[in-house]
Amino acid sequence: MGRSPCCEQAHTNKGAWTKEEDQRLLEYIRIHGEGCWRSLPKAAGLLRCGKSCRLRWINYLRPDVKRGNFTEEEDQLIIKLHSLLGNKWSLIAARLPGRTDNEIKNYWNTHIKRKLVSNGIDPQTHRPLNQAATDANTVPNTPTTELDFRNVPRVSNNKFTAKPSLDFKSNEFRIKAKAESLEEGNSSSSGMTTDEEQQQQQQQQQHKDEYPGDGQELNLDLSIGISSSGKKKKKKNSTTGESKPQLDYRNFHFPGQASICLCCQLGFQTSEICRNCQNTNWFNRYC
DNA sequence: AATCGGACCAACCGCCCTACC
DNA sequence: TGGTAGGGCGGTTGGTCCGAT
Repeated sequence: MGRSPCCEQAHTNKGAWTKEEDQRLLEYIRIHGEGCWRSLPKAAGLLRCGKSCRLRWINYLRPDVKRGNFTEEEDQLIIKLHSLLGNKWSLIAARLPGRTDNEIKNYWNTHIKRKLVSNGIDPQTHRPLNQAATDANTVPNTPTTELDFRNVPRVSNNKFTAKPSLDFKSNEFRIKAKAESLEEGNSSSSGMTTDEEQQQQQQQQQHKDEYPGDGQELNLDLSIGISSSGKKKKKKNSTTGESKPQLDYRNFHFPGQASICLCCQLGFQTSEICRNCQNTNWFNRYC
């Protein structure tokens, strides 16, 4: 059952890395470069699993790893990206130079989550907590399907709507997300009571506090290509056994906006040349 | 000074995807 | 076309630190 271990578990060290191990790994990668993690430990004289070496290198030893506290700007960017991408830590990390997915994940779980909760925001849905609770009670418990829109990362709160659609002809799953200007006074036409209006205004104020850069119109037209490969499997939750739909983010593209990266679209880059656009990861493919 | 509990974070685990044969 | 190795990802665990009592 299952895969065989990636290495001989009986002869590998576990736990914290020693300085000597770090030194060996650094020295080996300095000479031979990254890659072939499975064979690396033996070649480098390390009693470690290849995966462990990779993690150590990526999360700690890599020279471009930025250490230290997160700035307020980084905080806001993480929150924003999480509202768009969900727990896709590697994707979020790709937008924060020098930060690793593990670091961001830890920071989210220990700091930002609590901060959002204290501000009355549901960290998973990015909507006001009371509303998230209401939604949780009203959403029918339908079986999970290949394209379960409930599991698509939500695009922020009630003023930030996501409209998923499936185009079978083009084999594309499209999310149209539009952030309406919070400055527009449009609640009066909704037929809400005064109390509801006040509540919504409070929520909007919370949203402003949470997303200071959200005053402007933001129009995302994200397309996610569905892999045509028959080999693609649905990810199973290890505890519940529930399947989750897999979105192929590498096929994300931004119709009509192909020359701007997501970061720039969101207005987080103020310099003429976005630093992130210089990266070579897939997310910047269209930059 | 000792103990306890919460916060933090490095590291591990299990699963999945993709390239390759 | 199917099997497998290698690499990557998200979730979880466990050790350490530090402040409160």
